Amino acid sequence: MIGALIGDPARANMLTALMSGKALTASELAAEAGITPQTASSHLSKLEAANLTRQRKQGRHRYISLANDDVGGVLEALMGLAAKCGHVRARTGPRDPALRRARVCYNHLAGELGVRLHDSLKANGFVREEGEDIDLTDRGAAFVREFGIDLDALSTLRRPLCLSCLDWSARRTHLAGSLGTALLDRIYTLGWARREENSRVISFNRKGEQDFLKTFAV
Amino acid sequence: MIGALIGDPARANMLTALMSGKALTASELAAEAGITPQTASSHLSKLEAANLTRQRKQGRHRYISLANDDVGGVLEALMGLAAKCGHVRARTGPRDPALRRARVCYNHLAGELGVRLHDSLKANGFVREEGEDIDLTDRGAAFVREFGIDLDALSTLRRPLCLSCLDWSARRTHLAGSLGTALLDRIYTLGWARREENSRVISFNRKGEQDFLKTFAV
DNA sequence: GGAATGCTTCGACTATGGTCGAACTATGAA
DNA sequence: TTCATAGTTCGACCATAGTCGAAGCATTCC
Repeated sequence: MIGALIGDPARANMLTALMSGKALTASELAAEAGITPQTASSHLSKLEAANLTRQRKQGRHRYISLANDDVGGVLEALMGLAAKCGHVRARTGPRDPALRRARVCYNHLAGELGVRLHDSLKANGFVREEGEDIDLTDRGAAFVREFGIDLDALSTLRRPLCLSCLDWSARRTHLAGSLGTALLDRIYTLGWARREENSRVISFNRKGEQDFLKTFAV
Repeated sequence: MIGALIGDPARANMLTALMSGKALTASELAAEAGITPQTASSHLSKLEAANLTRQRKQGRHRYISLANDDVGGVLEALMGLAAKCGHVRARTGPRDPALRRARVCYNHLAGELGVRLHDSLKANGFVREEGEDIDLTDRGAAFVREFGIDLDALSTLRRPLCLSCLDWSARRTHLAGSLGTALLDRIYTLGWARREENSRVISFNRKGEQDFLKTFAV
């Protein structure tokens, strides 16, 4: 059963670290989980055997990342449930408010600003939401092209364009999928925000946040 | 961490069984998980402490259900990820079809027709249900008086007028309390049905069932 | 009243699996 | 070559917690 894999504290810590979307080495993950490399090695074999993670060997390094978006989504949902039930992991630091404001959820924007983006797209009729499915409208397609995204390139990917993802802190839906990733990349490119080192926090600078709020008005 | 709770095979089996949406007893869950009742009892305390499940004591039974939709959603996601086809065998209630159709529950009507009565009262705005509480509305009071029940006499009893009771076979709420008893008595008096000897079965005659279904329409 | 059922608590047993030390392989650098 | 780093495998240890038998409590049935 897959739950048992996620259940172990050490593995949970590693998976949480991988939620940043970055590929981490086995040693880094060991440090993150507070265990020795040999123990981590054992855990990583199991995670990989269950197809929760994927590895890429490069030289003498072994880079680990989550196997796919689904895994990230399930982990996010689990964290949300844990947060709601009051079983939040210890480790609540000063980063917490920033995390709530804007963070990376595997590869797309989450937190208050992530919800804001989703709501804005919906309010303006750029996406149509039906249950758990999200579809980009014609007007929405025009909008994202205008925003500077190569929509045709995204369409050729096998990955779904729009996916809904449940937010951990706000308990609201936000946008995942290849479009979600592309939007976040574009936000970096525009210089509105940057990733904090060793953290899931996304820091918007003053001007970037103003532009963001103006572009994605509700 | 919540993942550890879901991780254990026994608990996973129980939660899977509860995914049907029905409330199950502690013993049923023990059987479902293939463990003894005392082990199940221990697991259930933990699940409840973590707010994953909710219990409702009724008589000597303890009905367990998932705490909320979020829990179900996460479990669903996990199972989808595990690509595990959930063969959730729902073992529903009594084998005797007659018992399932209509029977006495202490002193009021239960079974499919009991659920029907409850649903009808609710659909017509005769009762208002809030959580586990049920209240008779003004229109409902008029209705039961019209049906031939001395409501004022019931009001003088110390016993609660309306109580919700969880159905044994259908696992749905139905009406208990002094009003539930009075309604069943009235059904006897009208000659719609009678108690079978040495059984909890209530036999409606053909005309009686027709009248019942017409009176308590949904 | 007594019998039967549903469930819990207690205590003891046991097995799974997480953990680390030590030794080993593999890649890269000097 | 020699050394250093990254990671693995092996073996042993041991704590956690899942398990059940026995006994007890609570409720309903007859």
